[in-house]
Amino acid sequence: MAVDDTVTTWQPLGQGTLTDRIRSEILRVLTTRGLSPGDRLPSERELAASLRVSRPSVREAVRSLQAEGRLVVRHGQGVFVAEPTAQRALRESMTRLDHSLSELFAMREVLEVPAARWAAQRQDLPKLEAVQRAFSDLEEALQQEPRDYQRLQDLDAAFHLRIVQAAGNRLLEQSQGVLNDLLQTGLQTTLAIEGRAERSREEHLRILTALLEGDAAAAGRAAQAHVRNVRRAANRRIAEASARIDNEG
Amino acid sequence: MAVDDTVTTWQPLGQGTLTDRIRSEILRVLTTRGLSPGDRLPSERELAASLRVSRPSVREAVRSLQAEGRLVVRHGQGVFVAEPTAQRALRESMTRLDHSLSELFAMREVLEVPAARWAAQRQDLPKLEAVQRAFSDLEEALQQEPRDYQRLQDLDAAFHLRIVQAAGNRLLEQSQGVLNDLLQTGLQTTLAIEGRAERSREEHLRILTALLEGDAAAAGRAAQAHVRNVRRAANRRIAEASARIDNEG
DNA sequence: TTCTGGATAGAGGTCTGGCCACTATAGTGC
DNA sequence: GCACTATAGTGGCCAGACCTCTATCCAGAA
Repeated sequence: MAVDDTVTTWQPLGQGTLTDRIRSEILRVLTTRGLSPGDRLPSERELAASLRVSRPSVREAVRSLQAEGRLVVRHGQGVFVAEPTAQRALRESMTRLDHSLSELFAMREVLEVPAARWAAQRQDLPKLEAVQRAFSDLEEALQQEPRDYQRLQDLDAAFHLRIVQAAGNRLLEQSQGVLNDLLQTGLQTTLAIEGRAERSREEHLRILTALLEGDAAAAGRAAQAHVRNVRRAANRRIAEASARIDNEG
Repeated sequence: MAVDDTVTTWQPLGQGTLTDRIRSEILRVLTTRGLSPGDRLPSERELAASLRVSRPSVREAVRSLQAEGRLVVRHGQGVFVAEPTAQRALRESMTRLDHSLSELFAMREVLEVPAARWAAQRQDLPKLEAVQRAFSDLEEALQQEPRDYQRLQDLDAAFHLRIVQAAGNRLLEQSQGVLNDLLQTGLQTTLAIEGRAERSREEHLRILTALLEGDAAAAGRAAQAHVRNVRRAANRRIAEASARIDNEG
């Protein structure tokens, strides 16, 4: 017999189902030929003919891209490249639909309060120094004008992540990581609210101090207070936004 | 001309394309019948027949739900309810590393104590009845001889899962689900330990009573005590096992 | 000229019915 | 007891047909 003729040896065509390959081919053309939002794609029949596949397969691929907000299909007209804003709105509505804000913040409290307590107890000095560095970075970024709120949000998340890392429970750390992602994608930063950044700094400092002093109870209390304040700020921001919409409408 | 015949005036029929209507029908069934991740849907042919539509239309609807991450399609097996993205991310990051027992149980305490408190506060009666049913199932299985410890472990996990479901935080529920799986795969049940099953039953009863009475503090305390007792039992079991190995080796 | 209405071309929407490929499982044979 | 082999049920893919919708053009009416 011949040598090992496993799949890995030669796989000329892309892998996966045909529909998936059509998907990526459409995406490739989209990026390669630099089609912009609003541009029309070839008709389903043309696509099927030029890709040498059946129309149902093309339709399934288009459907899935439509569900992701990358394409828009208009009956009687054709298939078009979607507006990126529509794509973003779709993603946000999906993530926000899945987890309401109150659930996210409740979860944050569940994770961060014990994390602070344990971090204070363990006194893992290298990890605590990392927390301190994260605090310094945040403070430094806070004093720069104009403020880069995207960067501030990242640094804020990093500060809290350092704390769970100092808590020494990898499960807790992973959970916090996922939660951070959800919060970042589904929520604008609250640090842009007037005066919030300064108060947030004080609350962070209080947590940090308790950690360094090894006062577990105080660390837990400070973390809890911080989460609740951020939640309040987020709620206020949302209330203001909806009020603005009411006025403008 | 007639009066203002805008689109908003009358639109009696179900709106949207057929595929879109199939989509929402599938989603409706998903939520209404409370299907959980991993559950199988009827086959494409069955769905098409019962909805009185063609299979291609069903396939397109399924494709789009798949693209949104709500369904998973497996060739030769069927269509299944997907895990929420957050849960999937958690599982992927958590199953990578092996975790020490203490981490697992610490995490369990972090999740289950607030879950019990919230469940007692919310008083979501249907969900609390589900907790009670889970308790009854567990009790019933406990009285059968010989004991089926695999089944007991499943029912035990189900009991705790019902509690987080009654707590009304989906993120908490998803985290607990992942944690349950980790515990089940990585740890033999402690219920086989002499007398442990009976004591576990008492602890469960104490949690259940507090839930039904709406006593959040007591529910939290009972949950905490239970987790700590299970942890102790697990540690003892491991100590005995290693001692036996020492003797035999 | 301006407007209306019908005809038309080409797009997506849907269906029928068939065949192939994959997966699990119940038997079958060793 | 174990490996192997049907087999049934699943999704994957196809061809070809017909329907509905949209935009456009153009002839005829106002």
